Amino acid sequence: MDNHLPTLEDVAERAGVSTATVSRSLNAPDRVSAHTRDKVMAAVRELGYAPNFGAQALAAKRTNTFGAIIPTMENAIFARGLQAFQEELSREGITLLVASSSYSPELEEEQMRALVARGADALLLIGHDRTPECYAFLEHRQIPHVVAWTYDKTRARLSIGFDNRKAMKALADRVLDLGHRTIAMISAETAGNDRARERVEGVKDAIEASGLNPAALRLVETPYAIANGASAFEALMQGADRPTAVLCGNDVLAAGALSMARKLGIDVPGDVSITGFDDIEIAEIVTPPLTTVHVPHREMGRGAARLLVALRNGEDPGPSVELEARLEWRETLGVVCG
Amino acid sequence: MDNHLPTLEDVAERAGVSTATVSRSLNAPDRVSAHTRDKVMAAVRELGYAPNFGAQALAAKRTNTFGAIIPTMENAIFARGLQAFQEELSREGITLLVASSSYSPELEEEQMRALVARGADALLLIGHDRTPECYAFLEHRQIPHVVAWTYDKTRARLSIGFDNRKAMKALADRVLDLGHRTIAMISAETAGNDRARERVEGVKDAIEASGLNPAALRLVETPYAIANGASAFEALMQGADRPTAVLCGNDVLAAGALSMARKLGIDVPGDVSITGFDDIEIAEIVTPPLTTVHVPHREMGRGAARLLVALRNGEDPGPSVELEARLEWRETLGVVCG
DNA sequence: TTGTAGGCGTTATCAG
DNA sequence: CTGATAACGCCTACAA
Repeated sequence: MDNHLPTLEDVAERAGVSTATVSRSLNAPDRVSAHTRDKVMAAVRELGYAPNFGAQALAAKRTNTFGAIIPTMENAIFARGLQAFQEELSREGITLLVASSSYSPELEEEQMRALVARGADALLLIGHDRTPECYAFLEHRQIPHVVAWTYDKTRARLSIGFDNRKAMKALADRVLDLGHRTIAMISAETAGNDRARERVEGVKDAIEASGLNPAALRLVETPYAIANGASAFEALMQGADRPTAVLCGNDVLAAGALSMARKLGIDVPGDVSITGFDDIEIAEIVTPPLTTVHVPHREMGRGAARLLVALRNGEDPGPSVELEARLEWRETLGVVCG
Repeated sequence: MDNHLPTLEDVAERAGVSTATVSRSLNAPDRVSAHTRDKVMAAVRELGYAPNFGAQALAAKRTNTFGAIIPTMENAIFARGLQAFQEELSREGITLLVASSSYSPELEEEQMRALVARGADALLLIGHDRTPECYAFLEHRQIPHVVAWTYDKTRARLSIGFDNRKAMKALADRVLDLGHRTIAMISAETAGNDRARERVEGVKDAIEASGLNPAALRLVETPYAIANGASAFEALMQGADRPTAVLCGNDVLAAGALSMARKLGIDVPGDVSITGFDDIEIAEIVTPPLTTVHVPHREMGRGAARLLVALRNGEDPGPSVELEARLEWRETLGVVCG
């Protein structure tokens, strides 16, 4: 059996009109008389017609597909924001393609090319750090794009997010207020990750503002994983001069630290305070619930979608938008012990 | 500036050959002389040429793109499997498009159409339950597809996964062995979700096998979310005849139950045992660590990719494959109290 | 081994 | 409001 899928022409023939009219009925219904439109739609339904994407893309030079490149799909940091992004896009009839760069700059470029080759009209990017090649590619192909998960007024590129440094400083201020003086930080790797870097700077800002020496901050960098948070915490607790507070660059590392504390019989926040960042789901269900920085995931996703749609449509998206991240006070942060 | 992207023709001109030769150099290098190929490749590089996806798809009737429709991106159940799926595909030069149906049958059909319209050559589907329209569409368009996350020998459709019912029965057997007699279950909604349903049946199987009445199982169904697991657990603990064991259909619900137990001052597993299913990351970091069923996520993803590639290539993928899910013994399951 | 030319299914321009 | 018709960029017989 010759499985010939119905084409525009088949529909046109069946409806007794031209292919142009069918196309218009589908894409610009108001430019066609109601009567004709009904005839066409009926034919479409009877034939089970669906447009051929390749042909459509070829002719229209537009795919109605956006791409997003996120550092990882393996945990939930980007999930909620992405969900909101996608919901907003689907409202516009746009399909979302997602690719993961696994926190690798080289891979990011590759994924970028893949998405664009697949016809992505616009891209959602996470953070400002990426290779010059990536930016050159975006420039060269004139790909509309927006940077999310960070807001940095010093950068010209269109972005939507929050000020990671400021948010982390606010948290650290609070920690210092509580009397903590020996502070450690477990951060995601800062190379190629401006968000992680900004958070570290935020902690240093707070330390400095309180009159202490920021160089005294004990900092350990480790890749993004629960197990790594655990071993980093263990290492930190090894030394003689134990910190009374361990600030983590994100909730995943904090969850690892917390589980290690439990394993070591260290009471949180009795013996040591632990904080996270992001406020993803695990922050709530961990024991005790994690004090962290709440990030406006959904708002960010939705806003990014709107900016990108405007860009793609050649409209003025307006300036970058700064969202607020706020302290989510739960139970792992307490006054300094002893 | 007229941003004209280089086309095959531009490359051909530059290399001093025909477009056909350029195309061949790219897609079938061995059908071209080494000398010519080098010339062409040089031109490709100099011009920064990249094929136009739409045109390619239109002409070749193949996109080298597979699609996956998962019920949700909001939590990690499918993340690990999908990651493995995608890694295997990229080894074959295939790009993965992911769409989420939000556990809605209607949306699934829509996403299916979108992915196929976008040129997906083949689809990864989760579970057997879906509307007749979905299956009709797959049949009609002859879309290669494979069902994952479940194995059911009674179904003809190609699938890869584990026997949800058997796995859950094994867990429940263990619970009964431990002396539990008043058992409750918190399940994801079973309508349109064969995996959830099978898990419930598995528990009933075990109860029946132990000589008790499966109708006595106290069952509460609720959508997939931590908060729902918590409130379901609270409701269950309300009544007079408290269960001594609460089996949850997945780790997310179990995590919710666990956190509620803590809030209510109910000791786990001292007062009541709680179990999960899936063995996602949170199962390990929750307090106490969750006894659950370990699912072979990566193996499933990789296997699904291989089946699908074979199908798409017109090769014989062989029969459906059954993987093993095994009990992951941790701390939330104990002998019956009192 | 290489080139020629027709066709893939839509959109968009321009008359009517 | 509708209908021809020319792109769109690439692939692939078929011929040379």
